[in-house]
Amino acid sequence: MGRKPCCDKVGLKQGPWTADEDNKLINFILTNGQCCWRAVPKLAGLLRCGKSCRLRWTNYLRPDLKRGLLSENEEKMVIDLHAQLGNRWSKIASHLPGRTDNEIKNHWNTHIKKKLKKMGIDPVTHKPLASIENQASPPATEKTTISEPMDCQSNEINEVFNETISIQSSTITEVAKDEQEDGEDSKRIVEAHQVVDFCTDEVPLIEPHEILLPTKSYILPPLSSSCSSSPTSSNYDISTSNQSFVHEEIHQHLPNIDWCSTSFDSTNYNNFDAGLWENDDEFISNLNMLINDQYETEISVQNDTSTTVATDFNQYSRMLLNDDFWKFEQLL
DNA sequence: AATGTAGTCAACCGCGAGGTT
DNA sequence: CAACCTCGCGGTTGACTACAT
Repeated sequence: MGRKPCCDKVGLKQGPWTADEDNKLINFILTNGQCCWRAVPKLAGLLRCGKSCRLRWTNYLRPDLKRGLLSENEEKMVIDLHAQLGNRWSKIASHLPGRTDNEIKNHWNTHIKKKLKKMGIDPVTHKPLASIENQASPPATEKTTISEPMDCQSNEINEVFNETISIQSSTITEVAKDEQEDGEDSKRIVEAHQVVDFCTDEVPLIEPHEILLPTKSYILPPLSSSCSSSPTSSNYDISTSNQSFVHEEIHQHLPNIDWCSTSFDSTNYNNFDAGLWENDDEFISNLNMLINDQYETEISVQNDTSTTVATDFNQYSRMLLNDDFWKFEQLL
């Protein structure tokens, strides 16, 4: 990407991570848990700086990550929290379990900003654009008045604004008040939203035995599937595939998981004979096998034809580390 | 079919906070 | 208390893809 390296060390790799690198990092953290990031690349045998490893893990490889687009509720929460917290993405992310600051930031810049503008709301101030234009110099400390929109010349905009703000108003008012009082914004927001607090800097280090892994009840999701937001996912329609292996019981325990499923020919490893691991050794072994090189994977698709898919490392790592892949059952 | 443009998102950089020496 | 180190955050970049012309 044409920039000078973030660290002085020469010979460190930059750019997209390969599946092999992912594998090394995963294996290392599975074995040792998270520790001093500076030491990680050396110990894991990676030619990366610690910063890069941390970023890759926290934004992509972490087992508790959700993938895919933000839901409507999540989006509302982001708008809500942004109105109060501004561009404090990590704070915002801490209220959306499984979402990273980077992901939210990207989503904000690419989706939400536009949506708000389309609705006539300034994404920075969260006020109607029309009224902002009519203000010579909008006051900087307007957060506490968000629940009470300013005079608007356009009733239409006002309506849209009110509609949007009504979602937020009680929370924001309360939060803003609280923040002014004692600065404990996040605490109050959590109370207001009644969500589980999840702040990455408060999460304890993950020990290997605490990492959730799929068990034999589940089959590895396909290279790309309907639950993935990846642009490559359109190749498959898994809706008619065998879904019986998805345990109803687990559905009850984990109702929010958007389960992926597909049918695989498990007669050879080229066809994803994966996900049926008896123990973690087998899992690691499969993981190594899966991301060791480039495979051609034949997957049955809806119309009874077969599509041969060449999977490169990045694609594979995405699939492997897709949300559903991890969050099933704890290995004992 | 070729080219241009816009959108998306993983990854990078610089900086500041907080801890340690 | 200063210097140093490590980590995390927010802004930005650029590769890749999808869509338009």
